[in-house]
Amino acid sequence: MKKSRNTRQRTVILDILRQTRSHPSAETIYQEARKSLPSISLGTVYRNLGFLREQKMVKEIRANEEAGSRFEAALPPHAHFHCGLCSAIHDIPLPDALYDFGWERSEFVSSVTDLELHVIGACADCSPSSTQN
Amino acid sequence: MKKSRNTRQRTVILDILRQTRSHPSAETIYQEARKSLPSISLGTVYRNLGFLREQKMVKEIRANEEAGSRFEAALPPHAHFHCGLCSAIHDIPLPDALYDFGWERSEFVSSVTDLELHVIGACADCSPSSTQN
DNA sequence: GTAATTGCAAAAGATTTGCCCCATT
DNA sequence: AATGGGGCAAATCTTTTGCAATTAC
Repeated sequence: MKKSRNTRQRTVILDILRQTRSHPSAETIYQEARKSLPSISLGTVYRNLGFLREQKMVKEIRANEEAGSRFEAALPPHAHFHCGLCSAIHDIPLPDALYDFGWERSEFVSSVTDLELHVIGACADCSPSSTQN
Repeated sequence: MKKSRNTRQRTVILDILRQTRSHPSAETIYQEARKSLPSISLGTVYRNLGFLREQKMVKEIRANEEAGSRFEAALPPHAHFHCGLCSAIHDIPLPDALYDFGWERSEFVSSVTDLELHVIGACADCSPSSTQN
């Protein structure tokens, strides 16, 4: 394992991700980090997100139809719900059955290491009809 | 519905996607298209991919850990298997159960329009062990 | 003829990288 | 003090866009 240092920048970035469920973009994390470290640079944010991703402490999410990536602190397996209207991403349960589905039955598949499920639709906030009036 | 013309460029691009299962990138489609239309430009490829995506004739796939998008001609619903070693993408079955899972039970989810499942792992070609020596 | 579409090149956006300085260990 | 990491800016990469010329209808 490679040596690493606990810099304030790295700590702040990881804390931001651990304290939110908003799946922020690198730019959003940067803006948030500037509140406590005004001189942090966007490059540092990217470098740390890359590092933390390698350490499996952070996950990168490539949202449907969106330009950049979004990030979240590592959590137990879950799926993502993407609202096509407001672009919000919410964590939702990942059906256990997907793990035992037997993907290896497909001729191309030798082994499976990860599953990513994106459910796209409209979120409650964007569909006011759900709760009457 | 908006007017559109059947240009040779558009036809060639759609044909390329319909004749392959390799989920090519825009750049790859461009290189392939140049074989029959040497003067086609990359911008035209992007513009047509965008148009065909709006018409739901083409789907854009944002692969895990990869820079750009990849594309495929519209087909019945299926999932994608991504080989983490060679970056190949293969079509695999999408469990029917995912449609009836009842996503709307999640408080954030109002309605669902699409599902995207990515299974990540090693493909048969990259794991020679499967078929001995 | 007319308007959609192309080719080209410039622009935009997101992410990465080189370099030199600074701070953690 | 050694060196991993930061800041800054330039570089890359992918995708988009403005515009004049072209072409499908």
